[in-house]
Amino acid sequence: MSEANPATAAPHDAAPEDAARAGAAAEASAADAPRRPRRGRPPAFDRAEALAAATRLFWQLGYEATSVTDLTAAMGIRPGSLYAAFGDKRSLFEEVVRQYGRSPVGAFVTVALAEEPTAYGAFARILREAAAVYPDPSHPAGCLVISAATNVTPQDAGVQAQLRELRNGNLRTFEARLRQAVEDGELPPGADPKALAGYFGTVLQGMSQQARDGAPAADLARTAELALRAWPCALGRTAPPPAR
Amino acid sequence: MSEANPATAAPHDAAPEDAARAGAAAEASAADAPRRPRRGRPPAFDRAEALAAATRLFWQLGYEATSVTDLTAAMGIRPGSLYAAFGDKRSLFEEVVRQYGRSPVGAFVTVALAEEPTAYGAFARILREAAAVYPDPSHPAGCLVISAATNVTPQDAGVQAQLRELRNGNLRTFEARLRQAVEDGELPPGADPKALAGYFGTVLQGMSQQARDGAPAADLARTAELALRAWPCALGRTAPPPAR
DNA sequence: ATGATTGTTGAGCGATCGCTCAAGAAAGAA
DNA sequence: TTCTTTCTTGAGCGATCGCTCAACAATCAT
Repeated sequence: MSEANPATAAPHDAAPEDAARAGAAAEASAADAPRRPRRGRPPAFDRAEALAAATRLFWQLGYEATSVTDLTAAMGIRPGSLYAAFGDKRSLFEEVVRQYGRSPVGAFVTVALAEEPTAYGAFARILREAAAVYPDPSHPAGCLVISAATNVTPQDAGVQAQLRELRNGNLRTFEARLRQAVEDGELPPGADPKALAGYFGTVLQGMSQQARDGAPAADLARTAELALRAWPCALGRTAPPPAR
Repeated sequence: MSEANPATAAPHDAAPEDAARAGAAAEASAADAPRRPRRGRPPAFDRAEALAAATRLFWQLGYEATSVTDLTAAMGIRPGSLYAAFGDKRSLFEEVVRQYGRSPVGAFVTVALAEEPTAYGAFARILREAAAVYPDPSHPAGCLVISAATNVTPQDAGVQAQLRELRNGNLRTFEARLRQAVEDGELPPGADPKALAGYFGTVLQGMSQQARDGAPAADLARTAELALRAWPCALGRTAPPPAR
C-alpha cells in the first residue's frame, strides 16, 4: 500500500467550504458555483453537527479516552459512515482541533490579540475572557488544546505533540506581541517579553485546569485580576488600574 | 460474591512499615520485633523498587495510558505477582499516589508550608522549588497529582476524582495559611485568602503543564518571580524584594 | 520426612479497542 | 429502465485491555 492508486487519495475531504471536486476539473473558475448536485446517495447526517458532537466528546474526555463507539453513538452514525466521512479517529480529531480553533471559544486569544490596541489590554482581556469562557457550562470545561491529550500511550504521542506545538506556538505569539510592546514603549526597556509570555501562558493553562476541577467563573475572575498585577508597573499602563 | 469469606480480606497489605501481622496477634507490644521470618515462599522482587518503577510509569503516561503489560515489564514481574502484591491496577495506583505524596518531590509544598515562618516565604519557596523540581530530568516532568488522570474514561472517573480532591485539598490548605497571614497582620486586612490561594494553585498547575511541554527550569524560575509580584504589596513583605 | 503457607509462572479468559468489508440502499446519468 | 456513484449497515477482524487460575516452587512448622 505504498504506491500506485493515484485516484484513491483521501475520499474524506474535510471540505473547508466545498473546494474538492471530482473528475478532471475543467473550468477552474471556482468563485460561486451555487449548488451543483452531488452524485450518488446523499449523506444521511449533518456533517457539521456530527463534528460538533465529536468535539464535545474529545473536549470532555480527551483523545484516547473517547472511543469510536462513543463517537458513533454521539454522532448518530455507524462506524462505516464515520470512517468514510472523516478518515480515521486521528483525522477526525485533527479536524475537530482545526474547527475548535476557528470557534469563538477556541479563538478568543487570537481575537483579543488582533483587536486590542495595547498589549496590556490584550492580555487583560485574554485572562478575563478565559475566566468567563473556561467554566462556561454550555460546553466542556477548560481548553481542548490544553487538556485533550495530556495522557496518551506512546503510540499516540503524535497527538500529544500536535497539541503541544499549538500551545508552544501560542507562547511564541505572546512573546512577539510583548516584544512589540517594548518597542512601542508600552513596556519598559527592562521588561522580559519571553518571561512575561511564559507567565501568561502558565496562568492560562492553570486556569483551564482550575475550571476542569470545578472552579466557578467568579474565582477564576479573581485569579485573572491577581495575575495582571505582575504586569511591569514602571510606566506605560494604558488600561484601568489593577483590581479595586 | 457479596458475603461470607471473612478471612480472605485483602491479602495485599500495602505495608506502611510492616504492621499487619497474621494470626490472632497475641502480644501486641509492637515496637521493635527485629526480624520475624515470614512463612511461605519469599517474594522474588523488591517491593519498593517495583513501586518506584510503577510510579515513574504512571507519572509519565498517566493512569489509563499505562497498561498492566507496561507495568509488569517495568517492574520485572508477571501479572500474577503484581495482583498478589498490590491488588489490582487501581490499588497499585493509589499506593503510588500515597508514596508519591511522601516523597521529597511530592511533598515539597507541604514541607515549605510547615517550615517557612511567613506566608510569603512559604509561597515564594513553593514557586521557586516547583520551578526547579517540575522540569528535573531525574524523573518525569511536572506533578503526578496534577497530570496523571486528566484524560480518563467514565469507568475510571474515580481515579480522576481522587486526584482532583487532592488538588482541591491543597487549595484549602493554601487558603488556610493565607487566612492565618491576614490574622497575623502579614497580609493587609483587605487581602482575599481564597483568591490568593486559587491564584497560586493556578500558577502551580500551569507550571507543571509548562514543564511537561518542555519549559526549562530557567524559564519556570522567571515565571515564579513574576507570579510573586501579585503578592499584596501594601505592607508586610518579609522576604527579598520581587525580581531584580 | 510431611503439610501448610506464600510466591511465581504461563496460558488464557471475556471485553473492548480501532477499524474493515461485502451487501444493500438512494441518488444522478445514460 | 439500467448503470454508476456514493453512502449506510451489521457483522466481525486481529490486537490489546485488565485480570484470573491451576500448577509448580520455595520457604517455615511439625
